[in-house]
Amino acid sequence: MRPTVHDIAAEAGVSLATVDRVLNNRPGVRAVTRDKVEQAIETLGYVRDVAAANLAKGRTYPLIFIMPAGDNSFMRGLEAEVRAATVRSAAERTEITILTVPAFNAQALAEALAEAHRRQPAGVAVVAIEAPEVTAAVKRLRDDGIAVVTLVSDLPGSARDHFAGVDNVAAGRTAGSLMGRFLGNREGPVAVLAGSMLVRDHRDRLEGFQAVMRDCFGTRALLPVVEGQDDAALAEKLVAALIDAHPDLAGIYSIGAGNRGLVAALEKAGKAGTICVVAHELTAYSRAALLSGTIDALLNQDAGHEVRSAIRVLKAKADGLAVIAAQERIRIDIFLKDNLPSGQV
Amino acid sequence: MRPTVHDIAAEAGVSLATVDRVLNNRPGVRAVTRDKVEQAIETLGYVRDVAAANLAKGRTYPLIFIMPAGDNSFMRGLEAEVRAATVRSAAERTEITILTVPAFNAQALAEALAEAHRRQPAGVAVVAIEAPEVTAAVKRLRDDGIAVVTLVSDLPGSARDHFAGVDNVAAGRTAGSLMGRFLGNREGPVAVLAGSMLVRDHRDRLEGFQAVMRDCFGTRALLPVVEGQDDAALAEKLVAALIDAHPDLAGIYSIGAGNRGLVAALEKAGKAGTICVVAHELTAYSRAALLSGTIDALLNQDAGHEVRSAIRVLKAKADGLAVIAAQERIRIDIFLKDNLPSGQV
DNA sequence: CTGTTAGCGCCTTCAT
DNA sequence: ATGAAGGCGCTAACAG
Repeated sequence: MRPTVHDIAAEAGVSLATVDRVLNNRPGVRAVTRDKVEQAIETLGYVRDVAAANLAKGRTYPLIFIMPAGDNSFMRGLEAEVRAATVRSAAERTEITILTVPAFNAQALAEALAEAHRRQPAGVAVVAIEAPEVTAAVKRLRDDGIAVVTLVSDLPGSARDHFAGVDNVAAGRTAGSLMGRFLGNREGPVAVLAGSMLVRDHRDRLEGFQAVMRDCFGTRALLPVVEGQDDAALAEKLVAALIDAHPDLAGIYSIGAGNRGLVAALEKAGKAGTICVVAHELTAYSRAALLSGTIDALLNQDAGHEVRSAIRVLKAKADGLAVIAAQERIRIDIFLKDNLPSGQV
Repeated sequence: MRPTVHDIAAEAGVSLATVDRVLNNRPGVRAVTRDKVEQAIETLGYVRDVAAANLAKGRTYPLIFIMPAGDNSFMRGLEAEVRAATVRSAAERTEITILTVPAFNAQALAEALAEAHRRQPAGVAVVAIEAPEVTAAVKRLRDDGIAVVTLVSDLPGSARDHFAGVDNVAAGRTAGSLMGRFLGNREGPVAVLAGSMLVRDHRDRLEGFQAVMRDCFGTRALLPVVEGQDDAALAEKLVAALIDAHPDLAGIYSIGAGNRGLVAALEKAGKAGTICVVAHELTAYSRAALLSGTIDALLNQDAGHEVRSAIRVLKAKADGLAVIAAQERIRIDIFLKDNLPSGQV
């Protein structure tokens, strides 16, 4: 039988309350007494039963998730994962609220953060936009003791506690590697379609992609980046224009969302399967395009993992606990049509 | 505040004990009373607090893991993950024992399963070998109400409750896709180095690989499979012979372990970076080879995920609960040198 | 500074 | 067939 607080109390010759004070390093214990208790903990090899502790505490964690609105499939999937987490709220002692804001609008995001602040949650998860007013709003939350985690897109240099998302520079590098190797010695330039340079994840991916193309496939021409605002209609127009302007276009790297438009443009131009396409995020559309051969490779971040990690970290930070970084790392999944998980999505 | 057993008891006008009987559908409750309680559960929207239930029950789960001995890095990493899980035993109410058996030895494995049976655990996780005596031993465990999960390598057609591992046919297909595309129109045959055709995972990978090479890259010659018994020294000898016999060898697909030997042979022959290599499992050796360019792509199964999933499933099955298949799916990770997680391993 | 006492939500004898 | 009472391991008032 593993030792309990009672055993420690007996071993150390003190009361339960004192043991509890030491365990939760609360004040009001003489150093000598503390030592005795810690000694007992050590010799008995005590480890606290977290479930029992939570039961006794009855603590809950009000959490707020802020994410962009719009028809971006990835973001809607992310929201679905947050909703799935609210279902588990009972077991996890969380109370999750979702706030949606217009995409790529720093002002609106800052206001949502202020609104979240008013509600006094234990923590806030936010899909960030890099802008001074957002950074400032995050700082105010942290100054008030509210934990903040950035989700999917980071806000480096801010006061946020943690970033729950992938290494987007590595993602861009991987995209570059696949593009370069898949193209081999085939002729023609490569285009890049991003969502917006306002968000850090897109900027990071671009940086990684350009670095690999430059360092490893230096002879390949890279066209200037075009920004589709993660909007399918705009993306379609832009890609159609690219195909038109560059009949020998060999590849397209799609950094953000709007893959529906990208695919439509390729198909209408009769270039599906001819131009090598590397894109991001597994959605119903991108899955179909991968299977049909219009998209050659898909880099994905698992929204479910990100949401669950964000919740774990927010709870830990709210309790002032450290997190094990390695355990919270989100991986970049690479999907070819051959290793696509059969599941839904 | 969510409702508790007390609320149900009050609402139904019965005692706590009766509510408990209904909740755990134990006998000794009149149908009318049962109905009243179920009605109350329904109207109050009660969901039981599993943590509290476990605390009260004090139930633990004795589990046995059976895995191959030897210097196979992947298997040692797997064992390390099991050991890591034993550390979490306290919180998870598990008591894990590890049994190691000689690799690729069906007789020894069957005996280990019998030994596990004698110890009467709640569940057994086993890295399987496909053989009648193993299938029979698994059946005896199941017939005795002990949950069985195959780990890494499956035993299809047996009575096992679940397989905690990747879709190895898909893994083989992915390897084929990458090999074919990376080689492009470069000349030369492709060799396959397996561990043993006795284990299902190797057979499945081979099947997937051959299918894609045949269907999508039909002009590429495939050499007959050689078996290295997951042994580095033997693998080195075999690969050296292959290189010798086929000066124009374009690619090698390494299905199993022994990558150390593979890499050594390539380096000694001065073929490192020239022959396209796709291999499995991220270990200290394969990581180094990927970074140096000797290995071009690495398919990986996350041993930690597999072990944790196996434990979750064993506990659930031991309690007679269903598992959510989608949640327990283990993914195939693809690593290029650009998306290698920076961590240890 | 330290100890006593009463729960958290659930399960389990033991009576009735 | 049903109920009362005590306890799982921990925390949180409230006393002293």
